Amino acid sequence: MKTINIKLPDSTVKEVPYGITLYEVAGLIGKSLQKAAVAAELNGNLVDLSSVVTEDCSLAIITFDSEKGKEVFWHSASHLMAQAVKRLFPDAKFAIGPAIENGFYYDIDMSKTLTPDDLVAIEEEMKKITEEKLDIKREEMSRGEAIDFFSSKGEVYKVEMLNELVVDKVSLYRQGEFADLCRGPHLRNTEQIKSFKLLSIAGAYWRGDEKNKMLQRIYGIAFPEEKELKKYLEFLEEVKKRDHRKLGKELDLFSTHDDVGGGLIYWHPKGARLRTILEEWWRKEHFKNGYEILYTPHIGRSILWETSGHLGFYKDNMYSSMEIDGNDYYIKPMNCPFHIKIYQTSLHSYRDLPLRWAELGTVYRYEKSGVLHGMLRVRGFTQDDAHIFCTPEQIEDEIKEVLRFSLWMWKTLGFTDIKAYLATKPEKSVGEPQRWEKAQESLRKAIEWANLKVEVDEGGGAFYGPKIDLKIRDAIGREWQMTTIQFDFNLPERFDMYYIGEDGQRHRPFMVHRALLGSIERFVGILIEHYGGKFPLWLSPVQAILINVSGEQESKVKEIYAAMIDKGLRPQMDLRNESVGYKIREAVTQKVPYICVIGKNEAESGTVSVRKRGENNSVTMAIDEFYAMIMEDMESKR
RNA sequence: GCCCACGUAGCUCAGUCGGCAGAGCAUUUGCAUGGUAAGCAAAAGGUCACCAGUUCGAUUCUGGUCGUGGGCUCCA
Repeated sequence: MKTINIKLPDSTVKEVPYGITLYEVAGLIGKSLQKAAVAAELNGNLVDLSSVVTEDCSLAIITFDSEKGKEVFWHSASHLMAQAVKRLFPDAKFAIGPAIENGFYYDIDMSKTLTPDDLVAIEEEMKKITEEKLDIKREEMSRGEAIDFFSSKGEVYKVEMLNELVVDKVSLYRQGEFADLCRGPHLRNTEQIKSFKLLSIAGAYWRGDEKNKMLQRIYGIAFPEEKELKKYLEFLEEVKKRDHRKLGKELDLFSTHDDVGGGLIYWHPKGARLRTILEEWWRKEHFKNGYEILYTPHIGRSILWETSGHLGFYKDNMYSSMEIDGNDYYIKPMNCPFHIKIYQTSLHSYRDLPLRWAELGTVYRYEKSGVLHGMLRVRGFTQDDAHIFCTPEQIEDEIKEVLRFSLWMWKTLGFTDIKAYLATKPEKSVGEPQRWEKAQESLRKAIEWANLKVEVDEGGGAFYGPKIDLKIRDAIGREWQMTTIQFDFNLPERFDMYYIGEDGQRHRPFMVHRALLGSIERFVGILIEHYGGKFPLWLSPVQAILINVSGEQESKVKEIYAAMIDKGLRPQMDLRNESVGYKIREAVTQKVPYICVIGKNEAESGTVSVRKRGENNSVTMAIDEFYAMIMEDMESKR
């Protein structure tokens, strides 16, 4: 019998009979692997397990545990959902149904508008289909045949996609009575999808274009095992619990007032305290790291925005003008033109550079009402902006320095999992190619130097310059784009900026925009979710609540309070005529780091009974010992 | 802006298949002076988002407006 050799990922070679399926090969490697297999990578190509091997090859069995495995699994789950929808609503027409980062969706065009109850019915039908154990089979046909096939079924979206494909041959996957156009690969059988849940219904435009028809999108999630689904649903609960809008209200940090304008943040005393702590720290560190700090106006005349080009390419995001003495003024969507005006108040020598000018600049940008979201998506926000003006010789060090500063800042704030995204020159761009080259080189080198994980988006930069974005991962694994370091070849040209070089000639400076936290509003929103409202002591608006047991200790509590204020700490007293239990409970729900109870015993012995956040017991210690402990937490930024 | 859902006391939410509007917490007052997650009681608190329409009667049904939430697009 003819045999062939298969090379496995661990470099071992397996000899197998000619023409067996990859599913059978998986079985030869191990029974549990066979069971967990969702697809295979054959000579580097992702294929179905039903594929047969007819020549020597390298092979990796893909399971749900890998990114690729999840994609295949969720994609098959979306087909499963589509089949169930088609059974329940025969007039449903399908658009696209891909796997996404967390699960899958399918965009569907149908006469009935779906309700949450329908999702339950669809889930039940999906369950039935998995119990029917339908084989999922790949079929190939010519593009013309496929067009005829889907036309006959009234699948207009599939036909539209087929008409745009440039290939001759397409594949389609069939399970029972259902067939869908798909590149694949897919699971072998519907029974492999053991547990799933349909999560939400949303509107989505066909091809994401608001000129097109709005389709109904169903989002779902699926797993090979029930317990994984349970874990995921618990994760969603955790996300809900940490929602900064919910915590913002519970901890009395901020509010928004749609009656007087959505997307605008009102900082309550505790939120404002947190913001003040952050900003004071931010300023101190900027001075320490070679920056100067600027303040610039909130509005500027139209001529400024014409020169900067914002009235050309950014007008849609700017609010309409206001007339002052017959001139049009615009509220600023960015700080950069103002910083440039300051640059131009004097002639700069190469000896003056680099200039690092930072500003906590509040800007206003128009955002469509539907996208506003708590503090994360607003219409008025404060950028922790800075502009660096430097010579070509300096940019490499400058970029490294910005990156180092940023990474240090994230670490201090409690974020350590960081990834870089480099976006390079797009086809349409301004600025000389050599300058782009030099800028991109400096960005690449800085990333390499910082030893960061990086993803490169070739051609993904803005027309005016390349950039690095940093994405940070929060405590529950979500990624947020925060720091951005962006070159600008446009504004120095438009404003005709220059410095005098060593040669006595005029030279164009390099200009870099950078925001480390992004915006204060958005960052605080993320900080709330990252810590779930349990801020480390140095950021906590209230660090300790002082509780008296009875009226007799009132003066003692006031004395401790005054001493802590004097040390620059942030205590709060609770002298209300309530039970100790009651006051403790409230302090716990407020997530205050330390709860101090002062009763008769403590008052007499000069101690406090300290209960640390997250602990159910309390420790009695000398007052000075407590001060020392809290000062140390403050110092070490824990 | 568009699709779907939602909008009831300061907060969290019941409820009314069309007939005087409900709870818990918070607030105020009284009693209780209390030792580590809610002491007892009373009072007060609402044009049921807004504007029309249908109806003897609308918080409830219909239409519209505004807002919120989940998405689509864009981004800090």
